[in-house]
Amino acid sequence: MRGLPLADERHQERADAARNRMRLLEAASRLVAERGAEHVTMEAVAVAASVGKGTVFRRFGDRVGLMRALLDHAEREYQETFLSGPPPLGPGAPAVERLEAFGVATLRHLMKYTDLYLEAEQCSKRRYAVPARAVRVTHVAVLLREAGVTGDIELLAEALLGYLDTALIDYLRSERNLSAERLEVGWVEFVARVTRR
Amino acid sequence: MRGLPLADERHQERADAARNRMRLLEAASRLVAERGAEHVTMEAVAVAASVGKGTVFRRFGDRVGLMRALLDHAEREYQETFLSGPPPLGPGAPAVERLEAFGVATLRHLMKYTDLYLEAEQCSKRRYAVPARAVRVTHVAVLLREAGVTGDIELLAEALLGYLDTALIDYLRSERNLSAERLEVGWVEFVARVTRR
DNA sequence: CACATAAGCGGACTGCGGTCCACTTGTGGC
DNA sequence: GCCACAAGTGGACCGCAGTCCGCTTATGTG
Repeated sequence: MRGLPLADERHQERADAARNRMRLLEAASRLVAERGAEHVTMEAVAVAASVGKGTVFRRFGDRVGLMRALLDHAEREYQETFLSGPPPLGPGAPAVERLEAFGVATLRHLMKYTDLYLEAEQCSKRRYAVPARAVRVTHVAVLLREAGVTGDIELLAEALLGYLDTALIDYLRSERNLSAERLEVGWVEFVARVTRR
Repeated sequence: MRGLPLADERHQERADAARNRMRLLEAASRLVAERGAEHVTMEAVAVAASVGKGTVFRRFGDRVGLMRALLDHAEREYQETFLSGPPPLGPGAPAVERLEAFGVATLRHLMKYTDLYLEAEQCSKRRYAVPARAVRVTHVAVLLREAGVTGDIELLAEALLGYLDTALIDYLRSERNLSAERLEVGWVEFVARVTRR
């Protein structure tokens, strides 16, 4: 059980290691762009980056870790929009409006990176116990409280986030042919129902 | 793209095939009982049933199919309780009460077969496009309508079902240490909020 | 600059899910 | 009972995720 060397652990990472991380991320993102995330094998990434297969796993732990790393940048930007960006997404607007905007923004964000998210959420167990999700749950919980909602806020936040699941959204869109608009309106309605006092 | 020979397709299944299906299901359920679903390999099942590996796949399509087949009996019983069983779960009680009972029953059902469901829902894509889920969504939608809820019922039903996701429940219980009672109360509260007019 | 050593590397290897296909066998028609 | 043939079988085989471990190299210390 050794710690995975993460990019932001500042206690130094050897220069060659850092270089390989960059090469791998570049190679991976290129391959994902040209064949789609699900058709990219770990070995292909290794080869494209002129690096041994073991190195890929050493740097990113596993396939899911690599996909997450690819999403990292976009995820950060997205998080900033609702944590510290301008209203109505960021602080400043009334809680319910922020909640509405949050869902819509999340839907768009997920739809933009669907295949990467699907790959990054592969394994049932690890879909939930993940920082990105924790951030969203907390955010929703805070807004619910701010909106004066009473009861088991923590659980209610989890329930709301159920609507914003990548695989669900993808299924509703591609299997059931629901439009993005309908999903967005659905979220706003949903929030209205839940926050209604 | 050929049709998978399902147990209930009455247009005959050869005697030996039926026998092998039984042997496989027995072997699989024994192995799952003794080592847990996640430690059962397809090959082990084949060996335990004294059958070739190819036969396992021919009968059940893939690992997910086998797990679903194992769940089939329990799933049917569970479905019957809310489709045609006695109130408040079955028909006869007011819609909102049935909805509350449905969630509680579902939580208990999922908690009872957690590891099997986790295996059976492995792949993101196929978690949603599945008969069992469709039945639940429809049921919830019908009850919502009956309860006089207006708006995009279909979508609202999907949103409610997000709460009843095996992996979510498992995460909340084992990772966040929420008690079964709290989850059940949470459902009832959630339903109350959503159906409140 | 030389050295010690921890960090990194890479590719052979393992295990598993899933496919393939040449061979066997049950079945319904005669 | 026999025959034709669709249905079924099984195990060799494939591709990929992930591990292992002996070798290499960057680094900071004297």
